[in-house]
Amino acid sequence: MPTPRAKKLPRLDKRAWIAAAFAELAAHGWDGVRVEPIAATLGVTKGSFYWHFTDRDALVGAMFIRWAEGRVRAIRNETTDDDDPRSLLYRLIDLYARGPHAQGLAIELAIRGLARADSRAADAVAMVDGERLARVAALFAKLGSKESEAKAFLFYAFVFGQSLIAGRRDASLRAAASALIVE
Amino acid sequence: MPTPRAKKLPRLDKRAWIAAAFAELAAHGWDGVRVEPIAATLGVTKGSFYWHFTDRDALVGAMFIRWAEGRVRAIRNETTDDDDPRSLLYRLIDLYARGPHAQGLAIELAIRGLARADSRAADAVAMVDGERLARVAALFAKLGSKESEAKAFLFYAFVFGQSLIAGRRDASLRAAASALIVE
DNA sequence: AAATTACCATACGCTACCGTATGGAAAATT
DNA sequence: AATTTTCCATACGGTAGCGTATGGTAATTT
Repeated sequence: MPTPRAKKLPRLDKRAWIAAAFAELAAHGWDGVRVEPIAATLGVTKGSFYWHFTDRDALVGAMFIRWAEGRVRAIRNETTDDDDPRSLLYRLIDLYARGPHAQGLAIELAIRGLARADSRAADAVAMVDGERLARVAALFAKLGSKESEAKAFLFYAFVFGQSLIAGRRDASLRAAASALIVE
Repeated sequence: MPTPRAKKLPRLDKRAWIAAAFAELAAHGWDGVRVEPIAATLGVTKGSFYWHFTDRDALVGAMFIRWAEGRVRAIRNETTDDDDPRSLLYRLIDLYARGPHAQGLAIELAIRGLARADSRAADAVAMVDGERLARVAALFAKLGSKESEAKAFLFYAFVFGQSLIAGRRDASLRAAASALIVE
């Protein structure tokens, strides 16, 4: 029996491991991010993991860093197009309310759930929150809003809170509430 | 060696187990709610647990039910005093932003984190959300607000979203954002 | 007081996962 | 081509927690 793996033996790197870990995190929470099961889905064994990482905790720490970097980058991309600020705000709300982002939202909530206990997670969310609040505040300021920072805080808190409650079937409620913020 | 336990041997019931499980849930998330460690903190062994519950999953299910009941009861208590609706709304915001409720909030977020995967958790949060939205909407209606339901949705989403972001040091931001909702 | 019942300790087997140790194949380097 | 480096398989020991089985003691009932 020569190769027990798939024929193309992929030769993984840290990125692949982190990506697979995020998929498990989104699907089953932190309980799901275990090295041996992830190795199985990647078609390798733990031998691979412990070459790229010192231990499981190192993987978790790398996930925090990668998540923060990716989020900051995404926010900058989503807010740099010089569109109408108002429509951009509505678009941002829709972005986090819709289905496609469900996986990213689960990851976000999972990381924030650890922020109390893990200082590395707390640092990551602080970095992301700072960037998001600054960007959204700038949008409100461009709209001529006087209390742009408070509005950004309200906007941002609503976006995440809305994702927690109800079964995303309340599209009309969400739309009405959004208008209360933006207008 | 006669009694390996504390001298008063408490004779537990399901309630005690569920309470201890909630304490662990608040402190270490679902990873913390394990039967053997909880038994240790209660000063008993697993033998006690498997007499009161069939298995670990039964404990989790009981936690969902107890949480939903307790939350609905609390909401009714917090909204039945016929005070000024406006000050009551502010008080509700403060209630969930302050330190004392930090433990309850961790529990709330942990349960909502499972709502996607576990239908029992989903039922529990649906029940709580329904009660909360109805009560808060009634308050806004009493204030003469036209879109009381949308305002309740906004209010409720903000309360939870605000607990997720930032390090609760932004009291002024929170106050300003609250005024944007209530006024 | 005797007999039930309620509650728990102890001991056990089992599984899942962690981390290590070592050797070997594939890639890259020289 | 030979060597070094990179990456992974295999095999192992160890721990934590689940669930069961069984017996024992306190509490309750009769």
